[in-house]
Amino acid sequence: MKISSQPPMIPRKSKGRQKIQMRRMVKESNLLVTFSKRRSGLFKKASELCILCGVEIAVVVFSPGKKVFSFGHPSVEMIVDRFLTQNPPPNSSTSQLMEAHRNANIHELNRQLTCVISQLEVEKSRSEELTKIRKVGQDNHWWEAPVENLGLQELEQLKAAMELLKKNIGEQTKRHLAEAAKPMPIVPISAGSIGGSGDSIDVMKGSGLGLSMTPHGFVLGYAHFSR
Amino acid sequence: MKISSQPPMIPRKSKGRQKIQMRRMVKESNLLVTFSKRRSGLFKKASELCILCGVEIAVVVFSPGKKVFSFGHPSVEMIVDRFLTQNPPPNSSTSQLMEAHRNANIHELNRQLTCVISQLEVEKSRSEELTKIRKVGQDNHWWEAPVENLGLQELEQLKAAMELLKKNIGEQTKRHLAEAAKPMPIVPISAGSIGGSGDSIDVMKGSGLGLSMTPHGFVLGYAHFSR
DNA sequence: AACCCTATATTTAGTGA
DNA sequence: TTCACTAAATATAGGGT
Repeated sequence: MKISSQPPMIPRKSKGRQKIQMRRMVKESNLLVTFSKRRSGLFKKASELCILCGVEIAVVVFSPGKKVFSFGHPSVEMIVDRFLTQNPPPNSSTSQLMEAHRNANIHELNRQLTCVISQLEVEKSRSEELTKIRKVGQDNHWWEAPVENLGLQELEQLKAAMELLKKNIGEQTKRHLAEAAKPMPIVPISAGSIGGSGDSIDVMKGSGLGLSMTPHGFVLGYAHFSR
Repeated sequence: MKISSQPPMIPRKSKGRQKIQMRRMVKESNLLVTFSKRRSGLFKKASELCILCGVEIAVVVFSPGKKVFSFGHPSVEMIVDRFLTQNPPPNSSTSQLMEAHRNANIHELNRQLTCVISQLEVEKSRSEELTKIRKVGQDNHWWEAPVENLGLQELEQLKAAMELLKKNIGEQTKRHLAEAAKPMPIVPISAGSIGGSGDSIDVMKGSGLGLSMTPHGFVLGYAHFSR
């Protein structure tokens, strides 16, 4: 009867939820599992927001395997249609050139912002390491991290720079307004309204709110999927 | 981490988070606040899913006030395009627009994405360059030059975003001042959406991935993925 | 992959400023 | 409408099945 040296087979409970770095997961197997779990969680959150606040939401996710998963109330198509209607889809025979130009600008802006955020993201990583070493704060926001590392003086400088930039942009804006006053045709595209699509599956949840899921056999029950 | 030097004798007791029925909230004030919080939470979850699993996601939400809020990586339009493409296109007029839109944009977006990814790589391997970004007052500003190329709408959005950032930095500065005498300056602040007249910009907190704004759905995706 | 389990990590309802 | 705080409610990482 050995009772002493054998670790009881059950005392080793799980370590519970572990904190993870906010970067792309390395282990593919973990990634897949996490994707599944979090996708479910995301959809659940979306549906709760729908129900609690009576608003309309669409979520579209492409899995690592390139499959689409979507959630939409009343339907993804409907939300998307409305979204596109409100944001003039950049296509019109009349304003194609203008739109192209605008697109280029948008992309340029997007590129810049993305660039900056990437930089800040890196900053955050570095900050995290320092932070870890010094056993201080956690829970930084991307822009907060670097700011935390700035000295007071630098902060003042940055702030001043921001004001200058703001002013510059304000002037630019006026200039653009002046130009726009000229023959700049902004053509709002009105997309024909799409009726509901016929191939979504409607799942009724307790409250009677219809949650429609897209093809591919994914069904949202309040937290349950089946294929 | 607590920084306030509040005397420990405050009897304040919050009942903490209460369980709520999963049905439309009755009190309009609560509903609004909950909508804000949960929308942020939803976007954050979406961005985390993006980062952790390197997948593409689009979320579109219509607020109780019918305003649109969106999150997308690489962009809502892109995801939506793809979604509509591989799903039974319900309406031809819309899909025509979509296709034209796609053709016009994919190339650009692709270029943008590639650019962003390579820049990210550069940033990663040359973190010392980040120092330059900090010393805003010294070098040329990355933003000044390209501002000339921005369109009106983009300028206004950028301006709004900058103002928000400026405000946040201003607060940080104040806090630094206030905390100057204290040992630990970790202050979790959050960027909220500036609502009010017409526009709202929502800088995601936490993971720092998505930038989403209304009403024209300008979306900033984060470029960190490989497959 | 989908569940079960457990111990944590996060989120958020309610409240007051 | 935003901000901070607290405590309870949830979501989930990691490990099994």
